[in-house]
Amino acid sequence: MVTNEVRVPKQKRSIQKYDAIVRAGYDLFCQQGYYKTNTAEIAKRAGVSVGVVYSYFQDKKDILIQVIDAYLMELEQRFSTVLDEMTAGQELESVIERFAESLRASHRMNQAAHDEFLALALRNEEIRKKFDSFEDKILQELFRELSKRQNIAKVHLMERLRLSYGVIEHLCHDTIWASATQEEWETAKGLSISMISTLLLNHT
Amino acid sequence: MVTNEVRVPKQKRSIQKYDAIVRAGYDLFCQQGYYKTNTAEIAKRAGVSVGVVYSYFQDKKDILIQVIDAYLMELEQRFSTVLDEMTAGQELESVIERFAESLRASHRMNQAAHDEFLALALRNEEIRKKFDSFEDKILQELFRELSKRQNIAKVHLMERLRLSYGVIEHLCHDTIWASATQEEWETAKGLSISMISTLLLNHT
Amino acid sequence: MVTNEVRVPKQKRSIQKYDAIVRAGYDLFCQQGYYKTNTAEIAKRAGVSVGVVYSYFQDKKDILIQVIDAYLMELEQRFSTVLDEMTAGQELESVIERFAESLRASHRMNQAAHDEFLALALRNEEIRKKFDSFEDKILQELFRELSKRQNIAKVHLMERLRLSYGVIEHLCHDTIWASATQEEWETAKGLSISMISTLLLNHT
Amino acid sequence: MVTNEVRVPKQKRSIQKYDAIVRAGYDLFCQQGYYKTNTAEIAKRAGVSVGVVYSYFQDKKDILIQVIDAYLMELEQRFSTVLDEMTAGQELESVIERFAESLRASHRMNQAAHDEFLALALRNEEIRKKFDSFEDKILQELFRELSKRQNIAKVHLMERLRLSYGVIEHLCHDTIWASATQEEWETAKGLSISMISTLLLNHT
DNA sequence: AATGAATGAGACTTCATTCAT
DNA sequence: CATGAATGAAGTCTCATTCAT
Repeated sequence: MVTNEVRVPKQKRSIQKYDAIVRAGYDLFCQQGYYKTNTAEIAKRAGVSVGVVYSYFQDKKDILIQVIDAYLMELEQRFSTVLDEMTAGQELESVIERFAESLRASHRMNQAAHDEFLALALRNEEIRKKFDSFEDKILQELFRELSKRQNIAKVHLMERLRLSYGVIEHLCHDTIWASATQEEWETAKGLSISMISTLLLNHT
Repeated sequence: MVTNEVRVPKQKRSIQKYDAIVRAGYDLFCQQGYYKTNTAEIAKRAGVSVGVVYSYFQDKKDILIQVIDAYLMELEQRFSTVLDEMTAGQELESVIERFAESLRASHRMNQAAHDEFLALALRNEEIRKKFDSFEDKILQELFRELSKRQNIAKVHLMERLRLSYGVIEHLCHDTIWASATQEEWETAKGLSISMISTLLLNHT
Repeated sequence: MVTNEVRVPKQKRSIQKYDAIVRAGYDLFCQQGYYKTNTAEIAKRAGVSVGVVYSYFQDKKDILIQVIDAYLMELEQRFSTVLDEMTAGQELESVIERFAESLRASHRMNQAAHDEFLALALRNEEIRKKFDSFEDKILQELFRELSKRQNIAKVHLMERLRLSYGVIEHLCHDTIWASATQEEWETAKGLSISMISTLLLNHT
Repeated sequence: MVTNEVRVPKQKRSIQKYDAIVRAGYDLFCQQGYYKTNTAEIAKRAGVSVGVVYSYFQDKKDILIQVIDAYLMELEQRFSTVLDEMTAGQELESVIERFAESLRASHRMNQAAHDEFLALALRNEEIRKKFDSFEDKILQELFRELSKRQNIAKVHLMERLRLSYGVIEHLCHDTIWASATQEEWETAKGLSISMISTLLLNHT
């Protein structure tokens, strides 16, 4: 039985190629979708031959998986930055706003990716798990951070966070989608933030 | 350019076939996705020959368009029912709950469809427009209905509604995606409803 | 999951195509071997498009299997004819000779096929079984026929037949392989026949 | 035409590598067949780089040729041993038996090789010649040895030997093939030996 | 001399679409 | 009008061979 050996890039030049392929895959999947992108295109755009692609990746789906990994890693980094900047005394509203702006910036670049990958997640356990565990991770970090604060509603906090995350996601998704004006964005953002504040704050 | 004549079904038997094809397409696209479904399969499931498929539909994408139309029409019907049942004096909370339950029922059946179609919408102006105008239609009906009420916040009402719709969508999507328990659903629903209430009600 | 449906040819024209493909496969496998023949060649030689090949056959190996089936069926027919002509009183020597001549005629046409298929049988359970059960069938028929006779050695008759079969096989193979002259063939045949006679006859 | 310089190994380390490659090729061709073995595998198994393989061998087929050479050389050695042990007074039956046992031992290890190579011989003059001259050599040695004896049939002795060789070959091939029991083997062997004795002995 | 990454032709297979019957 | 056999472009993947390092 032939074991499709996949080279693990270690040398600098190898890593460059590997990354170029992931990058090319990412770009093309966003532009045209997964199914309308063929391996030859990816190779060409990455500036390598088809053979090289298949020496680093098992098959086309494997490229997709790696692309999604890279995408989620980047997203995670963005959130981490926001979390790191969160200081103790900071107003909740401003935290939420920072998140919203950060996700919006990310989505602006990656709307296509996000939706395409999400749909693919539907048919693929492996991809779905990646998305799920990504959301969990983000929410848990937020949970840890916010549960320290006094004015936060502790009952069902995780559920509250999940909903909040959903609101922000939808906010970014929707306003980009509909190519909203700056004013519409501000309005929607303001409403969302106050909605989330109400949800997360302790009203005793 | 040759315009492939596509028959418009008028006779009873023709309509039956047309519908069977759309139905078959819908089922298969949900189960396997658009790209993994081939026209022969659709024809077989619809109980017709491939030739017949191509006499009613321009090409494979055309089937998809019609399938999405049918899907959105069904969805619209569900909402209409809820809107029709909305009486003047009904509590806002209970209206929202009815919507949430209705959408959830719909999503439970159609999660796959919804996500698949949404991703396809990304690459296709025509499909995207259908989704947009569907949401607009629903929101406008709601707007018309709710703006009559006294206790509703009139400022940015449309934006408020859009956000509310987003919250409910996300709620349903998330709880189905994550195959939540009944209890988790109830909690999330309760939180969402109170959040939306706050958003929509006039706090003077 | 897509079930590769393979059309079963029933109509006359379909059967013609099916047969043409098997014939083309047979010819090319003999000329160039299985691995050096590609599906496009087979299609071309059969006068059909590649698609047609894949509508009648699961994959390339499937063509091989059918080719072997056809080959063995033809071989069986040859032997049946000889068996049918075997009359009660016929001398054993002349029976053996008839078999040898028949197998030689067959090998002369099919030497390449025989050897190629035999080697493939080695790596493929399915093909091996076909060859084994073919030999069994032939030997059992012979067994049935010969065990009626009085002058035949009954002890280990099956083993004796198997060896005899081997001798004849090797005889044909060798004389064709080495492109022997008619005289060499006659000599070898004579020796083989007397050897087999000694093996099969009862020496009391 | 560019003649790819192929190094002829002379140094001790070079010879070791050369042999390792032939050995690896032999093993893999036996296990998987020639066409399912690729050069990278051979290199890996031999513990050398692909480049080294191509510095000792013109191409993949060249490896095959050398592997077959090695195989035949080994086979020849086995027979030589048997021939050397053949003393003047030894019974013919026991000589035959020694041969049969020796070939059987060899086949047990090399069935796969033998059949694979034989089939490849079909398409390749060079390989075919190797096999032919191998058989000739063996038979001639036997001829020289046996023609000294008195009780041996001298008429068509070479043809008789060739047939005998065939019987033994088939015996070994068949009983291995069918994974026969020891008892079956003994029976078949006994019958074969007596058949060959009859063929080779002078019955005046 | 040795390495093994890179190349790219070519193999197998699928399937949207057409069209003769 | 209906059928479904036929087409063949296009996609995925492999691997013998080369060559820069």
